[in-house]
Amino acid sequence: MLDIRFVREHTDKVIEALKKRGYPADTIEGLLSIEKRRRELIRVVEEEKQQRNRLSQEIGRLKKEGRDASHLMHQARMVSERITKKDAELRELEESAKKELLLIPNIPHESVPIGEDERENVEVRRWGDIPEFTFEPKNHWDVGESLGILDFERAGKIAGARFVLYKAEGALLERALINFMLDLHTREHGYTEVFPPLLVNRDSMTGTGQLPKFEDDLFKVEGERGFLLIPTAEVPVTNIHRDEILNEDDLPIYYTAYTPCFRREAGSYGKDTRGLIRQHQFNKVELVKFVRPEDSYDELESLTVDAEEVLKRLNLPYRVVTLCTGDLGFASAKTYDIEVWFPAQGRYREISSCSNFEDFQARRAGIRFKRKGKKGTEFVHTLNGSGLAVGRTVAAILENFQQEDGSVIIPEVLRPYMGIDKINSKLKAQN
RNA sequence: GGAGGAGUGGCCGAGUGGCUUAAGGCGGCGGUCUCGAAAACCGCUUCCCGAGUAAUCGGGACGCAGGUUCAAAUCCUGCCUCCUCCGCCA
Repeated sequence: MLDIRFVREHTDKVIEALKKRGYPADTIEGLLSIEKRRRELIRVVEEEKQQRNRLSQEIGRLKKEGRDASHLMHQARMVSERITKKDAELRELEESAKKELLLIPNIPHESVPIGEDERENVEVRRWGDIPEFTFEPKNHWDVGESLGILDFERAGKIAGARFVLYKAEGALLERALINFMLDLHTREHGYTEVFPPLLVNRDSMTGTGQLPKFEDDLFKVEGERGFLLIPTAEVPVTNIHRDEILNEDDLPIYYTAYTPCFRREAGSYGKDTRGLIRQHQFNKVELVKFVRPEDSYDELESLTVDAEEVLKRLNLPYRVVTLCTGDLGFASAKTYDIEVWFPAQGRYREISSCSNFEDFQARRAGIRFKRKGKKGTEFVHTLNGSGLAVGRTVAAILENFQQEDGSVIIPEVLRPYMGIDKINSKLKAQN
């Protein structure tokens, strides 16, 4: 959420920034006219409240002295009635201003390249050697199915399309990756592990920006409580500190969380219909930071490096791209995508998305901090990134480390977690 | 699911309609004292909104949402959360 004061004081800047995202500017004008009426009404209603307070005080004094106050009481009732009416009007204005404000995306950072869509994202670096194959590399789902470690057919029977059943070494690989990632981030990168609720309320979804705009992307649980399944651990973990005032000394706060994630994937029919890339349920290890505003861009760099380190240790080739203004997520001011190499597709594909939201989420969620020796509060900056999406990491391992005989070599760092160095058909699970 | 009890500033805690401008304490910050520290003493210390360059002024917030009243932390209704006991349960 943008600061309404910033919007009215720097209107041109806001409109220009949003234009870069392809966001229509006319809603800003509507918002500002509501805001203008809101402030006028506040002035009027507060004057009347002051009058009511004075009258009430006077009534109290007269009554204590045992004198008649009915004349003043009548007068006060009239004022109160006016206040009730205007307060309701004011509440309506505030609600519609908030409603508009919640739908306006964040302003891109000045370093973000201007562009329309993902074709104009800018590559910033590459790491690792793209593997050369003496045979035609197979898709990860073919590798997985013939090893008997991924079963899409039965998952379809159990749940439906876009689900997978991991079996034997497949399930083991998934679990090993989760543990490896969490261990790396907690032991070497200084993150605190948390395991949050997977169902959240609407306030939490609004705090991080999924609501009200992206309701269609979310799974809902039937019932009067209105729970929503998390599409990412970003939601529950960022909301850990919702409506809190932190001390400057508490910052920065780093959390890492493994959670399953649930996404409707509405509107992506026909995209990645096979394989692990786009599932309704997938595992992810997430990194979340709460930092001081002046540190947030350095923190974005180190967050991205922390996520990249997972791929380096797994020896998976990747590149990092800066998302252009047109491809930037709703809440983000700047995002780096990390893309891992998929040999069968012959291209890099997203495996992590690392974003600085500046104070956009903090303002929605009321996450503030107090500076030492200073009055008042400021919003923290929040960041998060995948470190990494686990299913896609499995897919990348299966594709990059597949052998001609159909087996898959396990990256060395995972061997202590798995107790094997290779998945091959001899170990193939029972069918 | 049933029966009770409770939610007040960073924390503890007083407050049953107007002497509350939310007491008092703890913690924190600054000062006096001291070689330095502790102790003691003095002062400052919730947040949000509006107006103002500012000092400041005004309004609002006592779990949340309504209501009664000239006036609500206080009374009424609904909801949420936590605690205790009973029942059920991985």
